[in-house]
Amino acid sequence: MPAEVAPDLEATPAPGALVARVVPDVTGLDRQFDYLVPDQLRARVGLGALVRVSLHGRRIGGYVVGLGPPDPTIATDRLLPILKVTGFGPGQDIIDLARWACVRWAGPLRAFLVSASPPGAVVALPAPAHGGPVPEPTHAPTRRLLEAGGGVLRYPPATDVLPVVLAACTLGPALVIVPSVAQARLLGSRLRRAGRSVAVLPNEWAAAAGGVDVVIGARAAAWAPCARMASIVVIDEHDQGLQEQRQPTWHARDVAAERARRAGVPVVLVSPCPSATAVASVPSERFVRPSVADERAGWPIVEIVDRTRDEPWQRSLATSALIRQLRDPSRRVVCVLNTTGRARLLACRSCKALQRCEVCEASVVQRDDTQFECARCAKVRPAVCQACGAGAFATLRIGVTRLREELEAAAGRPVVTITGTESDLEPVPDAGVYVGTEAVLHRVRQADTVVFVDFDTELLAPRYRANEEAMTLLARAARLVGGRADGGRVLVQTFLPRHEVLDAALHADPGRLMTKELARRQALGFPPAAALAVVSGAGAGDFVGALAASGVQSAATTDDRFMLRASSWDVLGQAIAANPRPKGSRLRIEIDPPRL
DNA sequence: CGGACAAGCTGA
DNA sequence: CAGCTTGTCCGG
Repeated sequence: MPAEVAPDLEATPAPGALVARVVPDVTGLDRQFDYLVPDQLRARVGLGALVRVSLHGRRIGGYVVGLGPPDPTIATDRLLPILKVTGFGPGQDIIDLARWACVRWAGPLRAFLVSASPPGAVVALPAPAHGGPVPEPTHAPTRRLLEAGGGVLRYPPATDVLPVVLAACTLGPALVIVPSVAQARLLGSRLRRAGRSVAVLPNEWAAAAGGVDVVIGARAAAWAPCARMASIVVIDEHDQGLQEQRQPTWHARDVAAERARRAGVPVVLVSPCPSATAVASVPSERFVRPSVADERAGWPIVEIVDRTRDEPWQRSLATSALIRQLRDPSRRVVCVLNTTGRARLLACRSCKALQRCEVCEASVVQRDDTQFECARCAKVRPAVCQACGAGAFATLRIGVTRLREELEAAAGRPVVTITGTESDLEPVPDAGVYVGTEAVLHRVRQADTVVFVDFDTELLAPRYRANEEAMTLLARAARLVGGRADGGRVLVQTFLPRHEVLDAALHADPGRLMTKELARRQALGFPPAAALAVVSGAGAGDFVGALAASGVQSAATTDDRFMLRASSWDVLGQAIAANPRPKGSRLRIEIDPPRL
């Protein structure tokens, strides 16, 4: 090319050219690429802008995570221009938080940026909108925690959390995280009625970035913009809905805590039964619990049905205590039967094929995670769909169906089945008695009695968090039936009547469980006393072997999975991030997997 | 991820 | 050797 030819402005950057580092919005491509910022787009390409670029010949979306002069190691004539600015995206603070989360949960940056982005293009931010001053007096325990720099607030299940959020509002804009979008909408509209300006995530991302009194949403709200954020409140901190179940398995509580620390604002974790993680994260003076009287009033009466002695016919799930509740027509009764672990009838999640025995065609029973067993002829086969080869199955609740018939006969009134298979949007039919899996506790709004038909599947679940999760179920039931003043009653049928979870619920004091639980976690090396991860997939063995040098213990489990244990999440995350992945490996790394 | 391209297999 | 599958590499 003759030197006299005028350089192509896009291909040969002038001195002072601006280059954007872009994370492509493409799954499975955990890399960043540099692009030229054309002069006419300079004003609109800020950190966090969502842009369109050309990569490998195709037009893709991307996140601007860095801006600066050209990188001298990359030939400038290779740089392509940013093609278009789509709109606003996560700001500098959130990008930095996402970089931290990449190490903490061993995930690609893109996964976190997606959670932090608006659902549609945001081309302009609205002006800040604020309500009038918060009327005093506000919730004293919350104020005390906020002034102490944040902490854990134990709050009885049948108690309204609105005063907690309003108290946080007195400091300035509050970011509020709840376990579900439905709860966010509900609490959001109540806050509006209380005179606060509110942005409910994910839809009102732009308003949140513009500035409101309260930004509220489900777990992804941990990544939401919140202009001039003055505090973070996590409601029902114990709820499993706050952890992402796909990888990376980040937890909104932990993201919120780190975000608050970086922003220098207090975070308040609110729960009727705070998790071991929450309790261990604060010194005792920043753990606030209600008075014994208030806490007792906020829990319903818990009645233990001791199946080892109360019934001569111990096999039946319909105990006389349960039948008494069913036969009282003034009471709305919700019966919970969790069949997790031993499903009676299974269908493939991908192709919906019912899983049958290859020999006699009877339905198969799930024996464990890897094997099916024929209910008729006991023939065993791997837990793989015989129609399409997939390995994930939906449990069709024949157990619940049969229980429904049994209870209906005993109750003398209609009994409605609720399981997790229906859509959440479908209205729940009005009935006096419901029976279902755990989903019934989420779908029925109010009840007089909740019966855990067989609570031992929860108490004996082979997961290190089983106790915590069992307590969570009791708290949810308590919310359904209200406090003891409202006549709320929770019936628990069990062969373990002295179990410490039941003891804590009986005394309306979750602390009785947590003291023992923390000691046990310490002794056994489970979180929060240690950090755990599970690594699987091709190359997992090689990868795990190289980690031993950086203070991470590993142990092979069944199949090709490995369990990692380190002294802290930091040590674990740093070691995984620093350890090169064997080439050709397809690792699946789950940090503190929800079901371990 | 998804396309480009190379190496490997098959059939006439 | 065309036509197809399978695997590996790479993107600014």
